[in-house]
Amino acid sequence: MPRSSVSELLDSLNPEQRVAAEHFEGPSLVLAGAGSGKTRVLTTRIAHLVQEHGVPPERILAVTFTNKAAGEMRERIGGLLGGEPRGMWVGTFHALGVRILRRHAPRLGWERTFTIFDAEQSLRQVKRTLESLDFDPKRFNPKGVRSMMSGAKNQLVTPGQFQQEHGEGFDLFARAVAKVYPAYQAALKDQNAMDFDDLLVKPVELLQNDQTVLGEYRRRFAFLLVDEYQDTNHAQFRFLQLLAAEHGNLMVVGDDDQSIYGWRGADLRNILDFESTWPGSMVVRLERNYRSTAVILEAANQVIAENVNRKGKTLRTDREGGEKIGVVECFDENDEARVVVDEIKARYQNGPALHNYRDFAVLYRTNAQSRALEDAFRRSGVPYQIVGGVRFYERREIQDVMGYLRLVSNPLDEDAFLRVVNYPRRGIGNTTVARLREAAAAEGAGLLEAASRATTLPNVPTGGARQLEAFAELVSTWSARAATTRVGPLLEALVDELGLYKALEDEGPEGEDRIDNVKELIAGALDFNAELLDELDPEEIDAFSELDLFLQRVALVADVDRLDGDVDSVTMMTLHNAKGLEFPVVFITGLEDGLFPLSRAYDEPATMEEERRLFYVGVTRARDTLILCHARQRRRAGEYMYGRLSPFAESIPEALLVPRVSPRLESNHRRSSTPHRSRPRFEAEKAGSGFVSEETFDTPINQDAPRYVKGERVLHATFGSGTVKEVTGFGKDTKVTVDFDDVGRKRLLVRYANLEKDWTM
DNA sequence: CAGGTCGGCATTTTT
DNA sequence: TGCCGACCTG
Repeated sequence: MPRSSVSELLDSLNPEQRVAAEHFEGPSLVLAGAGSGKTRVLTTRIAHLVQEHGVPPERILAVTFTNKAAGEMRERIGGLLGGEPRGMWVGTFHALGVRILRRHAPRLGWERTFTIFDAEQSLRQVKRTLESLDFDPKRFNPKGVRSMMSGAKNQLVTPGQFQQEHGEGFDLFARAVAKVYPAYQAALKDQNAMDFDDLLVKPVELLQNDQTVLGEYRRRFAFLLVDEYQDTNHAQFRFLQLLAAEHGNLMVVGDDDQSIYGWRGADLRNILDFESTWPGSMVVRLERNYRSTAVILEAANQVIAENVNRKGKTLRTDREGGEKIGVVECFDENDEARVVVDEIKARYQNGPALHNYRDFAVLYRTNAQSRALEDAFRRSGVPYQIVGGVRFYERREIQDVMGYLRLVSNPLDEDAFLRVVNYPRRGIGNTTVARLREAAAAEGAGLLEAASRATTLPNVPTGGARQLEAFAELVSTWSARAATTRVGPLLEALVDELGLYKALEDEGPEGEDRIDNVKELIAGALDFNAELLDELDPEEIDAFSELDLFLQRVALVADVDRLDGDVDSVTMMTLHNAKGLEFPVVFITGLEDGLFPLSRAYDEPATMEEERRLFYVGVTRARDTLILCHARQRRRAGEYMYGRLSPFAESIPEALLVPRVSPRLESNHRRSSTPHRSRPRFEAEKAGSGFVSEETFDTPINQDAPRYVKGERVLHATFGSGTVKEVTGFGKDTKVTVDFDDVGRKRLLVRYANLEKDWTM
């Protein structure tokens, strides 16, 4: 029976898909356009390898972009084969990295139970390291330091190499990072911790330096498959190269037009150069789209055709025609939100046979845009879920509870120690902690260990010292319990003993929500079933406490992983999070020049192309209906921004569009076209030109207003003509650096400078 | 030591 | 606008 389902599936594939799915040995590149059925190809190929070629599942390694995708792939293959593909490794690069490291960490100098620092924890570590090296965090922005280190890691640049390259250079910031990077790594190691980047870098280091381990994995994984290959970075490239070098059985699936993670180190060259890296590659192009209407596809093709740096392909579909793409001009972000909600309500009422709420997605460029939308949805009663934004696991109360779990699991985790040592309040203040840190540092001891004998340490205040010892005692008691207790009950009892609910209650009204969140976390822990971690081999599970496994799982879940497809609700998320998903009806909001594309993208053609790919990803999420919204004014960071329609929308042929204005603007329009009756003054000012029409669609609000982008020519009343060199700040604090032709470089506050666009060249 | 207030600053996107 | 960190006060 399963056998026939694989061959049935093969029969249902189109010729190109079939070639890819039946591919056996050797490197292959599948260029899979949006909606071209690449997941089917991947799962079918794996099932085919197992069934037709007798490849044991444990000889296969498949890499997906999200945990959710990994789970789905596992399930689908299981369905095809009529049973769990036992022993097959499927997961994200990060999850696979952890899995390797959990076995071999000691070879790199870590313990197997190492802690994973998330972005925030690693940022705090950067701050502590900056502090310990006496760097001024104002001059050396911790986030900047962190991102430069991260960039280096993605390129597999070690602290030593970085130091060599930048330690004496002219770039003072890089010089600082050259000092911080090694110290940061040392601090992580002292705490038996790794950050996200280490989960990619360390496995590569291991494979590169340890021939035995390398040989073991090379023998084990005879077939490698990688999804979303366009978003891999250099470290990931190297990881694959190491594993596949001997047999070359590497199939990568991707779409250069959907590469949207350049800022995270993703290197488009990985996919563009695949054929030269792996000579003799088989290349298959999947250009038939099974998702969208011809209207949507035509729009998508036109949009992406403006990019230069691409392999080039054109999607085709059998679905002719289709609903035209709506372009709705709105007054502001609240008006936009209302338009979206009303549109969904109206379409839902034509259903539910036609539409469920889960058929709708609302996409945006930045998380901040979800606020106005969320307000409107909440008021309207239309069910929704938001992916991303303030992440569940990043909430303060969750971090606090997790801090305890992390410390209980790994007594060396200083970040966790510092977080919870005085939470809930137990009279251990800043001075006490500072003294403890000094004493511990002097002896090279860990904080928790030092705390356990705090009364014997010099300079630690007596009262605080006693509290510290009690705290250390508490943690060690729970560590002992963790070895034998399941996470759920453990966490429940811990929260109870700490009296956290009481502490949260005392915080006032917000405490209620926080209590609910903690309860949700506990529910998740009670639900957590280590046996269900089908990706783990049984012996691996035995080596760790359930708490360890729980923490690992939590560290690696993405926001999309939490997306609940069973609930009938509208989904809101950033365009980045929408990758790989599809919906019958898609709204893309905030389509204003400066917001999408972000104004900074104008500085770099490559960035602008990535921004355009992001729009392309958004457009191709839609099956039947696509609606684009833009607002004349929008509050951003407390300031009003005015934007004209995004050039991205303008690159869609007009024949495919239906321009509309929101009901609110519509009524203004009617009023303002009545003679002798002017519109309210504030609106005339804010809208700039005071010009309203159905055709505002391709008319900028004010053509004379300069756009502050690098290279723009501007005119100043006294300084004359000049060229914009740099733009900093935003809103009313926007500053520009202008090289004036006659008087040289000036830094001006846009608010006062009264610059005009210089039309003369 | 804890809690409050004030000023400065930042919003791109995430495993 | 909203968060974080520095500083001040009880």
